Amino acid sequence: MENREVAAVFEEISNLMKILQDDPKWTFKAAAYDRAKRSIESYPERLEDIARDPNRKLTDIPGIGEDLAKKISELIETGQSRYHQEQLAKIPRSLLDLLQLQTVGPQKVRLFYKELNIRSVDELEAAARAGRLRNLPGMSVKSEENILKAIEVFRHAAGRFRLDTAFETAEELAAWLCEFKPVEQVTPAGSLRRGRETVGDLDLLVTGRDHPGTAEHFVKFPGVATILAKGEDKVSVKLKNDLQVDVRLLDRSAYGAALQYFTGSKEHNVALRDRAKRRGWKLSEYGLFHGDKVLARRTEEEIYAQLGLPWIPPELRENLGEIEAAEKGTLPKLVELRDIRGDLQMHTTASDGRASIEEMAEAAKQLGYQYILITDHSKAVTIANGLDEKRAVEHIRRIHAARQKVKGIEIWAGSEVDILGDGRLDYPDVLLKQFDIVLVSVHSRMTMLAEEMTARLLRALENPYVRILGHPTGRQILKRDPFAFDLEKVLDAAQRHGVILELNGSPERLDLCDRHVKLARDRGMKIIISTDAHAPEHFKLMRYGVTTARRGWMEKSGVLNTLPPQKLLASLRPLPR
DNA sequence: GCCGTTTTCGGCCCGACTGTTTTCAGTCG
Repeated sequence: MENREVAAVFEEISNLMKILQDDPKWTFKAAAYDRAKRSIESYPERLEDIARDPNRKLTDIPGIGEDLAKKISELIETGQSRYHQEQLAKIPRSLLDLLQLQTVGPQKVRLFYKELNIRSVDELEAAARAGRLRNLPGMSVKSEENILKAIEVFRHAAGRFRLDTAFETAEELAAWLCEFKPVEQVTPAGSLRRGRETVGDLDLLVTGRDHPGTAEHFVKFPGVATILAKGEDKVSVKLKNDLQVDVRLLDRSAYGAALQYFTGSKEHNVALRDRAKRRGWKLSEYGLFHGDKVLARRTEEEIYAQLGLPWIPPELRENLGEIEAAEKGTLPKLVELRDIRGDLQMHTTASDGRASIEEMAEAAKQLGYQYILITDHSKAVTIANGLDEKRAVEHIRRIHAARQKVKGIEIWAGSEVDILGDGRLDYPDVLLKQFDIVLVSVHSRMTMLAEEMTARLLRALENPYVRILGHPTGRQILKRDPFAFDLEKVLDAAQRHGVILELNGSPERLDLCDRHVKLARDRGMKIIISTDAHAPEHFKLMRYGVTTARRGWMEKSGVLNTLPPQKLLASLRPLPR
């Protein structure tokens, strides 16, 4: 059992406790489960490995005591926790879905269940529409409206998965499939290959010598919940996390055609088929044909070439001008992961990170990075243990000291300074000037009116020490919409002041999004791509940031953290003298 | 349920915001 599966069980237990409130100490127990969940989720080693090692103890993991260690062992051995199942049996399972709704927490869920016997999102929606919620204590017409809005957001998100979930699941499945010897090649296609921020289902293309055997092997994958279809060329399953996976068993000779077809997008493929048709040909998942004659099908390159086009990177295949660009020979040469030379947003134990400055620096160095920018939170973000002025000064000193300990990488002192409600910054200029690079971002009051938010951002950008605007829209994928503001005006101001926009590569944000990256690119603006790492293993999330930049047509020259350190510093907004 | 120690129990992150209040409860991060 993977760490995140254990974490998911603990999270559910915590939620169940908050709803049930059976135990007099439920708040603290639930908090303990929450802590354990977070701890496990980001724990760098596999719990299974620790459990198996006689010299190690699960209780050495922070937040795990005797009891939770036992529950983890039970989960690893049996795949279940009796305690979890007992709690789960006390309420309808669909009640937990309500927690996904914004403005609805465990207390409200409890209230709706106890008072109105509401057991699911559907029932809650019906009750809200019938005006039955407004009479409950603490509820009104307004809160009823908010719940309907939240349900709309929820339905929109349902059935889609974050890019990292899809990516990691695909990796696990590919590894599983490759354990079956006759399998030769496994390639994820679909929106995952195109790098979309969310993925509806996984398409895996498999070549090999024994299709029926491969199908048999595949459905034995431990994560499979139900088998939806099992035919000669295609197997569909639903995984326990609800993700649907379609495995297509292919003939090697037509692999390129299938890869092209199943990568999509639909719009891109329609345009390509149209192009083939105008030449009197036919393009399908089986190849490019002139009558019965095969023109191309072995590789994607051959198919595109036959259609008079260079190969088009999957990230661009949305029929948003890439075919025209390919035709004219003006396709961008997209930025690549290996171009990245440093990471410019990360947190340490000083605020809410899990590793020290030195540990982060060492890990970055291992990746071949030439520089990092340490950006712990400022004091307004109390929950993240943001640094007040005194601690910030001390922290800068520690960062300078770290340079003596970890050589061979530039360690820059920065901060993720909060943009306060009125657009002022959380630190005074006299402190800001002591940082090498100041990054600013919004973490509070995200529901203000667009006009107010725009003014807030514009005011923040005016501060001469501000050089990077972090996660500019504040969105969280499948969770929270971008806050309302006038993007054009903010881009104008950033461009005027020389403030660089961050593409936050954390897969829960990807902010700027692909469309906004394109917008910035088309205006000739540069970006930086960061991971917002809270632990060394988060550096690998850079791949999602780069993918999103590629979807925004970004070239290496548009991404400043592809530059060597001195050139990067010279490209940022000049500091006041 | 964890943790630390004033060592086997008592305290547990906490401030901002929203929407409901008329002094507060619930949610969020």
